[in-house]
Amino acid sequence: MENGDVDRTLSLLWRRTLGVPQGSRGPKQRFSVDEVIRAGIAVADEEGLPAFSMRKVADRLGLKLMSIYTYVPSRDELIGLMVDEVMGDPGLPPHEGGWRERLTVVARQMWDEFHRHPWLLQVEQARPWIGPNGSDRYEWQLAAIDGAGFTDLEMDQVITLISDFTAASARADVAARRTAEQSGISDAEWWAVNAPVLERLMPLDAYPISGRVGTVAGEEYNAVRDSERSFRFGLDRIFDGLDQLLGSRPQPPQA
Amino acid sequence: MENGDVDRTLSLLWRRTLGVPQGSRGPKQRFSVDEVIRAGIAVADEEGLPAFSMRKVADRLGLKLMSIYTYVPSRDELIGLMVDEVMGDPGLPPHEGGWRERLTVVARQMWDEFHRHPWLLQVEQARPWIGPNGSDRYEWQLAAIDGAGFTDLEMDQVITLISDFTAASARADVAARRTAEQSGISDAEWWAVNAPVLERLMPLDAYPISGRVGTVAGEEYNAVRDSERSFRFGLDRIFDGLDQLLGSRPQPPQA
DNA sequence: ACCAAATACCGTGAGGCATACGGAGTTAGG
DNA sequence: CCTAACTCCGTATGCCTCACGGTATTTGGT
Repeated sequence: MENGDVDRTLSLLWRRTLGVPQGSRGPKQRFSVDEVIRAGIAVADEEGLPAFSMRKVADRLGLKLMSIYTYVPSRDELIGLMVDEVMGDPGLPPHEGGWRERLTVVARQMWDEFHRHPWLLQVEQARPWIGPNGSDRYEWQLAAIDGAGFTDLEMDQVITLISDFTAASARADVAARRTAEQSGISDAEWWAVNAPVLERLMPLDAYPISGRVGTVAGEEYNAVRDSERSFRFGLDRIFDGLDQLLGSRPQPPQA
Repeated sequence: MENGDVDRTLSLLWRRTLGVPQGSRGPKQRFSVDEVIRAGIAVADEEGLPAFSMRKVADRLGLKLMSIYTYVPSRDELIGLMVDEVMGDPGLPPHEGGWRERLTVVARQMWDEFHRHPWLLQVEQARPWIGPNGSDRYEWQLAAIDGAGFTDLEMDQVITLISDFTAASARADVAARRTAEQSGISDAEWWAVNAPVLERLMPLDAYPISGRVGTVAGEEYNAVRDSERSFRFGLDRIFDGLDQLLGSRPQPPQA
């Protein structure tokens, strides 16, 4: 990663505050970087990241493959730009209520976003690019718990905790949905095919607890797993834990 | 996914209890499925999942590309087999102490495993294959909190919570390490290159909290982020939350 | 008014990937 | 001892990213 590359990428990310550095000579570009990014998002939304290709982005715009590279230096950069772009979509509503309510909003925003753009979960960021929308959001997330009584260090850790857990839950949920949809096989049908084979394979007495828990969970969920419910369960536990942490120290002036 | 495929894959996963169904005619295979799986794990350990290819597995064994397909039906199946294989490595030590200690061991085992085999985090399971080692581990994980006072439903949710959070934390940590190593650029150097550009781009007063928190975190961590520490912080909060849940109900006979 | 520099767009090709298919050689059951 | 069944592999198809160089277009400078 060269210094110039850093400049190039950051310039693209912050293009709105920086302006697009159009040279004046030569033909104008038929599209804008934003249109390329939006086309990329559309492709990724529809087909997922593994099937996301530069050719499809080009096709969608009516360009030929290699022209995309005049807008964006590489596939990875384009994906980085797409990530920051979608982070700007939902807006950052003003915080209301106590930190518990606020953190719920923070988590729910991420959860929804992962469901709107499941490919976000498949992005492997080499080094996280610091873009305007990501920065704004981080500031907004921190603001949700500012003054609640956490130390500065803890504030970062709390946001990390919520983000990490939400991402992992969403990952499980999205994976389950995608599989059900694209394979055309529901959980129930999948079990119908697998269960008899597994019953033959798995020594019955080797899994007493899994058997008990799995049966109860299956009946309760009407599915192998209810990710939404697990998400809420986890979030509630985490909030209780944070409560405990705050309760163990002198209260801040105003909650 | 046809019925026969299910059989084929499950047969491979449970090959130890089932025996490898060798037809008797024709030349014997030069290797075993296990050797292919181990070769695959070696490749993935060294190069990561994106660079993992059937050709490299073949090369490592001294076979030609297409011969691999006589052992294993496809790349995805091979990866599934690799996943269950590594889950058998660390063994399942007998549980000791209270549920807090036990869950710490459960989480730590996963954390370590994700660091030993970072490609586990990149695996996109379509439908999770139920293999022997995965099943054993799930049973062992449930056993860690059996009798602690959780309902059966909660037991599943607790293990999901710990697993999800651990995976997400490990993902962040592994990503940070990988980037630092393979780009040859340390966090400090990365900041040295990016900071001046960002200072020019980011309106200073737009990020008051991020600025304050980021500075404190940076000094405390000696890095942009200390994933290990965030992991422990999150785990402690989660345990406190679970404690709260258990405290709010009649105690079980024996803790 | 005209030329040359700068730029967008695109054709081609190199090198990578998974995997379908069919052929050649090998082994053992009948 | 023949032939079915099996392993191994060469080849081909159809994807992918991206480097490179060619051509057409636009405009600043003269």
